[in-house]
Amino acid sequence: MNIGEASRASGVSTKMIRYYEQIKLITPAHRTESSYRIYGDNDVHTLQFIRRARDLGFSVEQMKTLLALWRDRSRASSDVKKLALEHIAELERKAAAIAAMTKTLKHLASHCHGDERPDCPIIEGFADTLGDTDPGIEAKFGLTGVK
Amino acid sequence: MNIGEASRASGVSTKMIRYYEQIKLITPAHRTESSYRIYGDNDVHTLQFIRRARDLGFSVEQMKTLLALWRDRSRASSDVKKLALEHIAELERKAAAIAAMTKTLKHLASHCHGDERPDCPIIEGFADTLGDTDPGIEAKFGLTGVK
DNA sequence: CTTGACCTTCCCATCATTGGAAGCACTAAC
DNA sequence: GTTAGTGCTTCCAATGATGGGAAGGTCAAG
Repeated sequence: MNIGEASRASGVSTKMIRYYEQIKLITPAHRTESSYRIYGDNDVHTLQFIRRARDLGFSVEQMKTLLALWRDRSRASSDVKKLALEHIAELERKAAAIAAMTKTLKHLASHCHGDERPDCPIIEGFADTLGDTDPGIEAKFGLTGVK
Repeated sequence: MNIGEASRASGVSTKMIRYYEQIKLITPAHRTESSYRIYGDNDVHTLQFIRRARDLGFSVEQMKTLLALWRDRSRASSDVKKLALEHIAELERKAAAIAAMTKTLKHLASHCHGDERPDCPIIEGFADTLGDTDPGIEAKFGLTGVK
């Protein structure tokens, strides 16, 4: 199976498969004589594992750990659970940051007529002290962009 | 006021102030004879505006629009509200994606003993079909990393 | 033997932000 | 007046995960 087929089978783009190989998340694929990467069912299985972990928001670093735990048949389930719980906590932290932003914005928006008149509490809220020059939401949550 | 003071007064790092100038989010600061940037109260006010918008998760592009709207005294409040509501929708989309991840992970974690034994439903959930090879959470929500 | 789809590597862009290096400017103390 | 320390300048690079694209080699079908 070449990289395109492996991509389709796993749901990981060819770009990312090569990238994951480069950063050593996965072992270098075997090659044909003409340097084409070849993948077997095991490789696809690993890629699927990666895709699922990625879809759950794990970082590449975390995925490295997860893959190691996956392959280590003698690992303690508590090791995996610990990582998962930490990640859940991280996700909840982000959710709280987003909720705080949403709440503030909704509050501002609810006071805005939204008509042709120029006065707008939203933009005034940005311009005037909206909580003063305190650490700010992003500092409280360690987030700034929450992409 | 030099850039360091403006930074302290606004809560925007000096690095970012220079960056915002470079990408034309703000107008180039006046300079002293020795090329030091000088800022006045108006500039600090603008920087505070930027910081608040940023803390609410607006992108630089959106902030450009917001700043233009802020300065345009004849804008319609509906223009501002529209932008705010779009951003709220975006935030809620991200929140939903995070909630979906959290839910799945919590479900998996709840079935994991978390002891010294190796069997772990979490990692098995990653390895085995956890919803099959469908578009996946990130595709459903247009997210992959949700930083 | 050509065509088109695929593969290879390499470099660049994204977004917002931080870090650092090299060099110049200012301030305070001696 | 020199020196130490801090702060400013510009420039370049890295982050993390991903996509885009160019230039060139390979493969299968017609």
